[in-house]
Amino acid sequence: MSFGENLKSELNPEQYKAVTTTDGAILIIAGAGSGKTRVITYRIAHMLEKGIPQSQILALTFTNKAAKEMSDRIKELTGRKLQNLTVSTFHAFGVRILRQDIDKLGWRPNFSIYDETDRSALIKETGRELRFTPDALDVYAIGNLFSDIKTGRRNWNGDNDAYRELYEGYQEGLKLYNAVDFDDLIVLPIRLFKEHPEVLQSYKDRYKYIMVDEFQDTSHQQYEMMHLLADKNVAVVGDDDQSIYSWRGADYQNIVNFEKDFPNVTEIRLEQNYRSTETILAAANGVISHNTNRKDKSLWSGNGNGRPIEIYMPENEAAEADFIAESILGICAEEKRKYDEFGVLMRANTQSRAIEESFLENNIPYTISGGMSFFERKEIKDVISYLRVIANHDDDINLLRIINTPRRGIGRSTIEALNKVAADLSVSLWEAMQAIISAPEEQCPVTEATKANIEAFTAIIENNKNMLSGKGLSKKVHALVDEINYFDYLIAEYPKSEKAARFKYMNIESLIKSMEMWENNPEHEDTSLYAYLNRITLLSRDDLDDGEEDKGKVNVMTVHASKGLEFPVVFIAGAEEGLMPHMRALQDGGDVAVEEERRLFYVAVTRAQNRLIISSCLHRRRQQATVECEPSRFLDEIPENLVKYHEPSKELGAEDAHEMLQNMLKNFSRPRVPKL
DNA sequence: CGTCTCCAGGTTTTT
DNA sequence: CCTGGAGACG
Repeated sequence: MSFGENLKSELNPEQYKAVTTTDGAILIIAGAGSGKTRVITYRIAHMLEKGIPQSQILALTFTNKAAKEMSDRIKELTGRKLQNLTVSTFHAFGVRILRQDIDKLGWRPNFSIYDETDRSALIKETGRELRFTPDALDVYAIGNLFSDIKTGRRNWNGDNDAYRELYEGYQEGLKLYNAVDFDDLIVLPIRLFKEHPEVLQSYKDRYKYIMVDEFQDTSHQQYEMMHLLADKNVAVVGDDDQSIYSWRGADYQNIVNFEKDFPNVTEIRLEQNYRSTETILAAANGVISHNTNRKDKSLWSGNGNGRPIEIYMPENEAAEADFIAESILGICAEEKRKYDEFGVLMRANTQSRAIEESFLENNIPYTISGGMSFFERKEIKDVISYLRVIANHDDDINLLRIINTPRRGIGRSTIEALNKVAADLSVSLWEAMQAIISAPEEQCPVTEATKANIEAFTAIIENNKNMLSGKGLSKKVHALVDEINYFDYLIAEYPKSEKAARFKYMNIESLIKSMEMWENNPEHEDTSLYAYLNRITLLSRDDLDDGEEDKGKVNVMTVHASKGLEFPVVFIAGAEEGLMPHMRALQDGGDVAVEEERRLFYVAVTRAQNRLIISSCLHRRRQQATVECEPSRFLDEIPENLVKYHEPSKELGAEDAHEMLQNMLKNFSRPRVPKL
């Protein structure tokens, strides 16, 4: 049976219209659980069946996970190989554009992509050169400021003007090191399109059908990128009630812009919810109706009432965690459910600690997304830094990370000398090293011994340039790790714990293993070092742990990470004032911020299919002190008749605490093997 | 001049 | 636990 024979019977009338309206500008308002993914994938499959070439279709998403899921499902539906269909995240699409034409903007195509850690390092580095006093440098806040400036969310004014010079230095640094930051991946393609209309035209000639998922989370830049590319056939799918990324520049007002910018927009609303019980949906509607300034919609479901929403008020976060663990065990037995049918949602990653403790104690398998990701681990970053420098010698930030790791006698003063040469000649550190190596002895600013150390380092990089071409990347990386004796370095670094050193070495082996799997995957045609580096910088936390490994495990995650997912049973932990809504958000956001926090709570509630269990602690440890907590204001917004309160149960004895902690530490930060 | 040791602090959400 | 910085030591 081929796709499309029975479209009408497989879809409701609105869905059918959304799938079959392929021409013109279309705005699809898709409420939570209304079968959005189904509509998008059917829509593309339908276009392909109609004979539209794959190459003319561009689908933009926010996460790699969403992109992958989308193409997998289209493949399944159509039974075709997808060779020319572009399903990509905005950022990955930006990278593709830049690799092609960034030379027109003055970068070279082997540019590095800087993540937040690299950005902070560059800010610190630039600040040092410009002699900013260290305590005036809150690199975290300044990084955010720079991001806001670059994307037009903030302007220079009396308050932040002091950082203007630093910003310019930062930008010069990026260019000198042949690097771009995350914002550049959107901002630079726009610049390219505007300054070089012929480049834009080539993309417009190719892509005739554009689709954007999670449209409520587009930033102004992303919108502009889409607007520049889009001719007339453009479909955007979103839900203003689920806009939860405004702190990253998302603005659901883009929905309004869309209606203005594209004439004759066809608006389609998907309001039938296939996911949740009436009770859960009524609770969600009750909460979200407190927001002003939203597109009015009425979600309905034909799924029956189901159980009331359960609210429990445990003494503290340990009791909360035990309650969740025990409830899971109980429900598993009672309703014959498997562990992977549960989702435990929280506002902040720090909440996971208590929950993990209790799950370990109760032998409940779980996967956790969030916290430190695999690629943020020091040992992984070290290896990757080598690869980046091999790919782009001028990448000073990554070069500085590894120049003396493992120790090779290049310390502070040598680096200072290198910096001086680099500044005098206006070149990167790599060039400065070349200059020093070839300088005659009497003009050399460093001793012969130091010079030898520098040469030893550059030799490693030169010797591994064979990674840039040919096959067998993972083998070559393995050889590099051996060459630099990284394992010995780890042993020396962690003298107290050989176990820690071994653990870290195992992480590196996992990295190499995943690299091997990646290069052996026949779907990946380009297995060059460049392709690999592209791939991993844009991976996000939740792209890592998918697949078989997580089968049969309880899903613990932040509410942000849960968007787009659903679980038969959902726990929301920490529904307290100060956490949900979060006090940081309240401090610097006012009413607008409360509305976003409310949407976040709405997202959490609408993840649940059958049962929703919410807990709100009476006390919670915050940093060193235990503070008293009040239930979240959002709980009061759930219609009372839908709710059942639990009696508080007795607190668990404290004598197990020690053992619990030991258990936890033993299993703390297990390696998560990335799947590429 | 580089390395080792001791101490402080840990950021809401993340492409 | 884990990282980065300051200051002492070889």
